Amino acid sequence: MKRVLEENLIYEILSVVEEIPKGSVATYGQIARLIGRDKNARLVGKVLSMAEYYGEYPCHRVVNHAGRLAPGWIEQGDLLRNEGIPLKDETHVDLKKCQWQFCL
DNA sequence: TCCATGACATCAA
DNA sequence: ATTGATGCCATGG
Repeated sequence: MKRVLEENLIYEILSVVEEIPKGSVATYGQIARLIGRDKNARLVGKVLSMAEYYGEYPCHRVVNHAGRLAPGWIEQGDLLRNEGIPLKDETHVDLKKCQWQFCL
């Protein structure tokens, strides 16, 4: 059923989001790639927009490829600073320093 | 099935 | 940095 497929996406996405270490940020494309759907970055965003509805996830650690935070969500900047992530602007993080790296 | 939308990604100016 | 165009794909009407 359609419903099941939808929940699968949500489950995979949220699983990855939950794995983002504190002090790091990930991009939508990055997450999409991790769940095997590198073309579905938009879906990631859609799910995260409802992430609070599904549970408590560090959705504030997810930004777009330019490091820009979610439009219309000003608090995200404060949350990130609270995590110790340096912000370039009120709406941008420093991906150079804080992007989530699995391999090092 | 077609059309519009979206917390996106890439590339070209 | 900003704008425009293109791709990509699930979702909803």
